[in-house]
Amino acid sequence: MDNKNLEKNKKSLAYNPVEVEDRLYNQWLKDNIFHGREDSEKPTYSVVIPPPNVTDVLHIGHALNNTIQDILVRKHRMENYETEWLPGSDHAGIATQVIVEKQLLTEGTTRREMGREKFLERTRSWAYRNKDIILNQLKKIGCSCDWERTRFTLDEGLSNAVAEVFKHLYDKGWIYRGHRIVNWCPSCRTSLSDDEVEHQEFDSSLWYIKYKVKGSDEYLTVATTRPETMLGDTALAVNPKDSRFKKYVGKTVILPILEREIPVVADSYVDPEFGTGVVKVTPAHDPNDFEIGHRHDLPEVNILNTDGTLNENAGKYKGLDRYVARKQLVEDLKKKNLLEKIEKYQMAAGTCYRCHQVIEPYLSDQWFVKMDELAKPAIDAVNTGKLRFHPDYWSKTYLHWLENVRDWCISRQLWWGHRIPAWYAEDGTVFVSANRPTKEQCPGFDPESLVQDEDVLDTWFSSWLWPFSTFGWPEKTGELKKFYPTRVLVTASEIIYLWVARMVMAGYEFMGESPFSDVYIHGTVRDANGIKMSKSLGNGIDPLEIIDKHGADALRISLVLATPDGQDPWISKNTFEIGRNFINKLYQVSRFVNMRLGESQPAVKLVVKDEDLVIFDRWILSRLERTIEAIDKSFTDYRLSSAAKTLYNFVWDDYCSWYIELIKPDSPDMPIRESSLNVATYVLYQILKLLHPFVPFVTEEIYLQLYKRDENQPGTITFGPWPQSDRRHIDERLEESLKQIQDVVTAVRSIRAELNVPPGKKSDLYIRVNEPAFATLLENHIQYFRSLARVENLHCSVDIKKPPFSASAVISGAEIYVPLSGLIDIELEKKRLQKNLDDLKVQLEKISKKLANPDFLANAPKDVIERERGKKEDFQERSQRLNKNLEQIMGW
RNA sequence: GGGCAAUUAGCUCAGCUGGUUAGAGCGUUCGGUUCACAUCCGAGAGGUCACUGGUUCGAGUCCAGUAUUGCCCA
Repeated sequence: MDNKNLEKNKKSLAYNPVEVEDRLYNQWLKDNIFHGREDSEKPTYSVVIPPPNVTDVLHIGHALNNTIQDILVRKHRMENYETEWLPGSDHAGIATQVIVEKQLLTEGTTRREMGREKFLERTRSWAYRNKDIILNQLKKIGCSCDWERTRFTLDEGLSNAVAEVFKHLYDKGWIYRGHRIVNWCPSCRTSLSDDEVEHQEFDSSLWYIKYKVKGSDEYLTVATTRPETMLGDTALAVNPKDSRFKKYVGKTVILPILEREIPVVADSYVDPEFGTGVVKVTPAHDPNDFEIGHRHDLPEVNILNTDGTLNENAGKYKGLDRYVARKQLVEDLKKKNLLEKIEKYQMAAGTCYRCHQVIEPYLSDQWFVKMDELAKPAIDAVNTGKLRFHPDYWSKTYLHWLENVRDWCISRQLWWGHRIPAWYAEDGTVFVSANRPTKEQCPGFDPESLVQDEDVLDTWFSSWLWPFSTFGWPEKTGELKKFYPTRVLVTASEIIYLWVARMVMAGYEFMGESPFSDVYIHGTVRDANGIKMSKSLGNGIDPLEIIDKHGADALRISLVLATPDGQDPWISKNTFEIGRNFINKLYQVSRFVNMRLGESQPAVKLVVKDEDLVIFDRWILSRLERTIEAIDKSFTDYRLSSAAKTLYNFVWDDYCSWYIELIKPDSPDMPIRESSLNVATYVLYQILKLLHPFVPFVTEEIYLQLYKRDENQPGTITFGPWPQSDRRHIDERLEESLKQIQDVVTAVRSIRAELNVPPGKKSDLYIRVNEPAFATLLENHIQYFRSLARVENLHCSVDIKKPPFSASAVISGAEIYVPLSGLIDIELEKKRLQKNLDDLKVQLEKISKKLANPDFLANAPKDVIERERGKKEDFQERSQRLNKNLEQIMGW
């Protein structure tokens, strides 16, 4: 960069969002414009936020998710809907408890030492301190949430809803207590639902262990991926059809090390192809073995403690961690010659979605929700089109899960959460009630003797009620009536099962209809190398840092522009320059319009008479209408990225690069004609409104600076009205005329640039046109595009001759000559023309071939054939002229 | 193993109902003190639309298969 640029940069006029954004957001809060009124007569548009965890800090994924919601919400607010965007957060049972327990560990204590009440108090104060942090961060990105209705999943009302739902489903027989194999996380020391388990591949081994057949010298060899579980074996099993092992069925084998006698059973579950064809059966530590155990009435031997160490059933391995025990056990087997071999093996194991430790199948008493009946209306909703996914293909994922849904384990061995509303009498009788049952509720028992279940409910058991519990259900409140069902749920694909599907089930069961009609699934943010951003990898980008640097508007529009519809965006720090540049561009053009406006009023309505409009005015209006239509369609299809791109191009190309340049007079001292100034300010106003949902701050700021000059204008752009497309302004022929002018300008610029004409030097322009009308068009408007093409004098007619030593270009319907005596570099011009000619020849060849095909002429629609013929003529004419120009040059 | 998606310029992506001279942004090359903007302006280079077949007068677009990548489920 040279000194001049440095100097200029210092006094840069660039838009500075930092000052603007906080000021405007505070004003919006002060004016309370985001509050949805339940007594409003206006139609409703409501959205509930996917509640972020109290353990979260704002990351780019939140920024994208909430930007999308804000865009939809703000757009509908401008369309005069009574808009409610309900914010809040979620208590995140496991995650929060893990964090607090870690803190306790560093303080040398544990939750059990502390006791339930004290632990909960501690966790509550930590969670409450944190829960507002992320919501405040959402304010930084401009979210127009109704903060008066902020909810937390552990709020009293939401907790009542949870208890009510539990009781309802229990009474219906859809919640039950079962002795089952569950996914156990030894690190979090709780059960997990199937959907909270992530499957991962590990390099592991397959251990071949020999079991001696009782009363013989024979051995049966078993291949296993988890040798330590043999301590809980209660049988071996073979496939009944497997002839190799028929004779062993019914015999007894000796369990190595523990020397326990266990039977050999036949079960068709066993795959003769896997391993040796003999499997060990550990009913307490494998879901399939559990089933086999039931079929053969086998005992269940639990060898694990809740923390993943081995218990007294493990004999001498008692107290060892499962992996330490594995190592020792394998050594012991080796010593006793009971280990046949070890093979390398790729093993898939479940891991905890919170702490990523390998989970253990574990036999315990848990609460479950029966899912099949709940799933039915949720399946129906999609099949009948009452619930739509965007993009639509996600409905397949949703349906596939629901159609194969399994019962949901909802109890968690945690303290932080909604305590299970179940009370046990000494004889095992269960009473379901939020509070200690009254005498009437437990006839024959002393209420004081009842003991409440120690466990809490899965966090999702409260969040699946979110769309209605937040509005006061089970009370029949006015807000519930006004704002349920919500319109759209915006989320990423990861929680379609965990959350979306379950919300739909709950919606139908408790409210009788789907909680939303549309589900908008957006991509998951990845880094510049396509890797998912995550805290543990450290490849994340802090949205607040981006906001500090470029502003929230830049963050928002960049994210939307970079997120392909339905795909994962790849984001790096420079991604945000796109938005920063765009917002600056918008700000600069507004500044220009503002300056040129002087003391006049900007137009908020189109008041100019049609006959006062020049061609460019009518052109930008036509382009505006097309833009509005395209954007409306994009919104209907939930294609926000497309909508943003349409606006980006309209503002930058049509409005700034062409329209504003075309209406600029020759000199800065001359005023812009009044009609154009009116159109320019009117179009800018429409631009601000169309852009407002995407970039609320800068649009509001420009609005206040420019349009609020009129005291009758509302104090904010927030309430629109949203621009309506008006087809009357669309004029195709006009757009074509403009295209011709643009072609001329571009061709002249191209000649000048490629032939190295000094930019400051103006030149004359000769144009030979095919149609006189084209000449008239150009002559009438030369004053507007003179400076764009650096034209001194224009000579234009059907019979212009090429001046000597001029460069030429051929466009549709015209031939352009720029006399350059003394300046022209013949070799360069030759090369240029030759390239143009070559390009054209390729096209001509393609189209000639097409038109020579009788099948094409016989089958293609008439208008297509006509169009192709026209093109061919054009190509032909242009290549002939290029040829002629080229020949001429050769003569120079 | 099953399902879902993707594959278009060096990179990230548009291209919707089959007929476009296949586009944009970034990057790159050349030029620029043009009265809003160097976070800018102008011009250029850059593509066998993953591959193989098929349907069709015509395929980046529709169908089938293959390969590669990603995600989800088991």
